[in-house]
Amino acid sequence: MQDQPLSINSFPRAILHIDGDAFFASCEQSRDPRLKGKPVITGKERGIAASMSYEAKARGVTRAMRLSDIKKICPDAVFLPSDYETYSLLSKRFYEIVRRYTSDVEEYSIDECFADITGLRRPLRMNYSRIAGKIKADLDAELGFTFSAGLGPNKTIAKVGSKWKKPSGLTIIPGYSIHRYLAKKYTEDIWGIGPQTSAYLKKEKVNTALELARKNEEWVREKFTKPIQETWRELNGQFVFELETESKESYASIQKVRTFTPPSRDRGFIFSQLSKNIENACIKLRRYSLSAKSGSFFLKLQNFRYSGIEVKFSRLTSVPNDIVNIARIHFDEMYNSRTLYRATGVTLSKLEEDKNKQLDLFGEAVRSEEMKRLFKGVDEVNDKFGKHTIYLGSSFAANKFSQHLGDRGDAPQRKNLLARGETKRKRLAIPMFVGEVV
DNA sequence: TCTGGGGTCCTAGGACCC
DNA sequence: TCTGGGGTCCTAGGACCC
Repeated sequence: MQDQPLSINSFPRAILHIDGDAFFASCEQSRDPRLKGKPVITGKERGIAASMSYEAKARGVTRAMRLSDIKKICPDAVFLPSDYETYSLLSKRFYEIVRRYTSDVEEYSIDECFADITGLRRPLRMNYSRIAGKIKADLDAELGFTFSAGLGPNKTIAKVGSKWKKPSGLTIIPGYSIHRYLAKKYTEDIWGIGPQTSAYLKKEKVNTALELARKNEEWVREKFTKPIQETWRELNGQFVFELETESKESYASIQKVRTFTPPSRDRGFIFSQLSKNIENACIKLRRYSLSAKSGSFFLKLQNFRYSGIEVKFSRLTSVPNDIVNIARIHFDEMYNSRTLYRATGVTLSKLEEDKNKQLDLFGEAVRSEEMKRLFKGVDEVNDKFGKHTIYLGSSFAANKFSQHLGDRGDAPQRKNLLARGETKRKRLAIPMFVGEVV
């Protein structure tokens, strides 16, 4: 194949993608400098590695590796439970630093963002490469760990860049050199191309990303739907995927799933797990002032299949008791006492903002408003004293279980993140029985 | 990635209507 | 009772992302 540029105009748009290196582990090292240079692994509460520092990676630790196996290859590993409050806090600082350069920032995930720096060369008196380098340098210095960045004419190519060299890489890919990078990438390494598409491409004798980019448009239109067609255009240097710079105010659905080990067939225990998931989903609903009109409940079997049901609610609600009671009615439609289950989950959908809620002031809606006020109070107490200080009686068994495991997921913030003058409070947990048949 | 948790978007196909 | 054509809305499920 001839070596030919895919695009002449190098940066019609200058899109930067930035990715925190080993983000969770790095946050831990940044907060506690004594951990620097050590193999740090998060995910202790689940017994498998969620994120590991580069020191740990160098020793052969990989994602989802069991802690018992890690100890064998890396006896001095430091295991920590995930602490999302800290990670979110550092994530916010990460976005803030990038926003000093441009407001066109998409908060793509807790450890990644896109920034559109098109047109900043003149005002900043620097070329794009220098600007990208400056942003990265600010992040590294102010957050105390490194970031990898990629600059390209669109999001897809910027992502190729940020993955190109890790950790602490900065890769600039102008339009005229896209093809050199794509020649060295398999299709499945490209953002938006997953295992299914890549397997299909292999059958079509398309292996590298460059081979895909070189296919003609009719071929791509004929074989693929919109998402891959758009990715194909980006591989060819076009700007297709806009940045979503509006911060997320709402959700289309909210899901809560929890796996428990060992698996269980105990009806009461499994139901309480589901109840706790419902409670958590409702906390999130209320935080965003949303109510749900429908939902699905499901149990995850040992073989990873699901057994579930979908229910349309008779009215919008964000009150867990309502939903727990609905789940209770339908529970036996998905539960079988002879089957072992490993997880439960709930998805709330058809979400609407609370102001749209109908105001029929007779009957149930009144009670519902009262419940809403009650749970507003519950939210306040839980904010103050730690999540699940007050919780539904139906979740009792699940809460006991997680305490027994030493789960820190629900614990209040760790001490060095507390505001000045604040002290750590002793945890107390109060089950609450409101209008429930337990 | 022998399997954790939380999302989004897209398309095909059915229901229903004129 | 039979037979067209066309539009909209909704849902389920697939695929993908971190």
